[in-house]
Amino acid sequence: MTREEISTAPTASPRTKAVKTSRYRANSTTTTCAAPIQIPYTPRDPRDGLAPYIISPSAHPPSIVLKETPTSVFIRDAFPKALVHALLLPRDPEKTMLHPFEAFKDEGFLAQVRADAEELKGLVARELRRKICGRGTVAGGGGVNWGAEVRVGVHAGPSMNHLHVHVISREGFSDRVKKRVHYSALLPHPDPNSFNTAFFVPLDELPLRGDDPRWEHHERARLLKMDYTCWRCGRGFKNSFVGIKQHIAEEFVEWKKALLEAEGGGDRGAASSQFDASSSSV
Amino acid sequence: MTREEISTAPTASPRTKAVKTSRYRANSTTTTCAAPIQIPYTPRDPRDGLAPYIISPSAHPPSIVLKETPTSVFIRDAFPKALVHALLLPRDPEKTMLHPFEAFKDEGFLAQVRADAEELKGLVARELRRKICGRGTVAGGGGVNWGAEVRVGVHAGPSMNHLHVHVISREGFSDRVKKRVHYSALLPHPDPNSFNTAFFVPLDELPLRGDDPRWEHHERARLLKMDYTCWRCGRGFKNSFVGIKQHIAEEFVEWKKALLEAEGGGDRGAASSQFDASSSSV
DNA sequence: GAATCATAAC
DNA sequence: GAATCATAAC
Repeated sequence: MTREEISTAPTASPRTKAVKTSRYRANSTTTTCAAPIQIPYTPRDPRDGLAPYIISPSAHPPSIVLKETPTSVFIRDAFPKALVHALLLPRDPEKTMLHPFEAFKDEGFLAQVRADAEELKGLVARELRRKICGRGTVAGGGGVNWGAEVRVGVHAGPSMNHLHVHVISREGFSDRVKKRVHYSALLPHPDPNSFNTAFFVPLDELPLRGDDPRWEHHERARLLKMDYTCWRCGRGFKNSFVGIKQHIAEEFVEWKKALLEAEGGGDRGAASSQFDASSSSV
Repeated sequence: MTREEISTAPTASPRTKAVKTSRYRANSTTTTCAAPIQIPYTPRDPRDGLAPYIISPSAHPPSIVLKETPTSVFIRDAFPKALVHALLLPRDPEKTMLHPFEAFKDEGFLAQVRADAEELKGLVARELRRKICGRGTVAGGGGVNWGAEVRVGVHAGPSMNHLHVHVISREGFSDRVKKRVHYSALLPHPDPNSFNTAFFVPLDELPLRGDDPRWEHHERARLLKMDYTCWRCGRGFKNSFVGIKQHIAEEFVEWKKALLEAEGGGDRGAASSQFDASSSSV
């Protein structure tokens, strides 16, 4: 959120752009040796925390790096903001330091990332199904389109320096959701007057139109401060973080239940928990 | 935690003490009419939030006020710091504004509160069993001493003005546990060198000896800043709130499982939740 | 970005 | 006491 405003002017060639952008920091340690991938990266800077996965995916355990493709690295988000939350990291060193709105002006690049994102979306959808229905084979199951429960997109104002695409289950239930921006950045803002006005920008809505207000820092800041609304029922919670958080927990239970029933299977009552029961006698 | 240090000097008679103590505030609205119970109470002061339950228990729904006895009111804690968390509010107007260490110098009063606390402990233990084992009758159940999972005591430095005793399940798992003092105030500090050095003081350890360091504000402040340790396994977490919080969540699962098994019954797999599964494939 | 700590205003 | 907001230091 503290990243500087990016220019909306047409960019120079990607290679020169990477060093001209405000996102290229003076103290970055661009290596000049023949390393496989050269990207700006300051090891101690937490905003550069995604770089190691791009530079050397194989240095990380498979529990974190889910897969490498020729063009992308798939990882788990270290602080998942939903039941399943993965990131797609494009490997292209010409793109990795660009703001997503800039990077995805390149329609060829966008098409490639979309293809990779489809693959990651499949993995995330499968994991989501497993978490909700359990590992067992579901006799007569398959009634749910699990991909429809997964959102794919970028933040209008990313806080991590390297280009990444979120692939995340849409319920937003996680104990890592601790403050306003965590909801604001991931949940859509139902707004009858303006369809696209959300901080989370689906990959399908890119490239962003030149006149989209989200090019402006001011509009992005505004989106992060809007009243909370529930992604599922649209109910509003004004400025109450505790209120929306409690409600999201309740919707989580209902959402799981509905999916489990719709799937037509499930094992061992995986989604039930007595702890969630609302009534009690003491 | 911001309450002033209380005097350790012998108190005057209880009736005069109530107005001499530093806890009696100048703007309190002690009623002078023939109201059933007269206690200092400023309606808008959040630290006086327990007073309404003492003054008029019947004005509150049974979901909040669990029971009245001639000497106490039992309520649910509005911000439970564990699976089950109730409060015992002594009704005696001569005691309600005293610090618990002062109030429980009176051994007759202490004996009465202990008797009431035993009753509330039974209710809490029953509710705990229900939450972990479910509502159904448990064939062959009864292997667990549920009362042993419930702690009864006071805070060395209460933040609410009216005398109250916590009756709380000991696992400390709740989404209302959000900061250091929430753990520090409720979890014991396993300390091989000093048995009683905890901010939570069991009713069984009262009256406090005159030389107990917890009479001093300095010692109470120290207890709230000690490193985190797990109530169940004793593992230490230094100053990491997130670390202890995550661990407590894991111990919660194990604790439930162990109790459910020990009870020798349980229904509908009440304590299981696929969401708690540790491994995953994406 | 996470996490600890401090601070109004209730 | 809860809750929102702001702020270092990583």
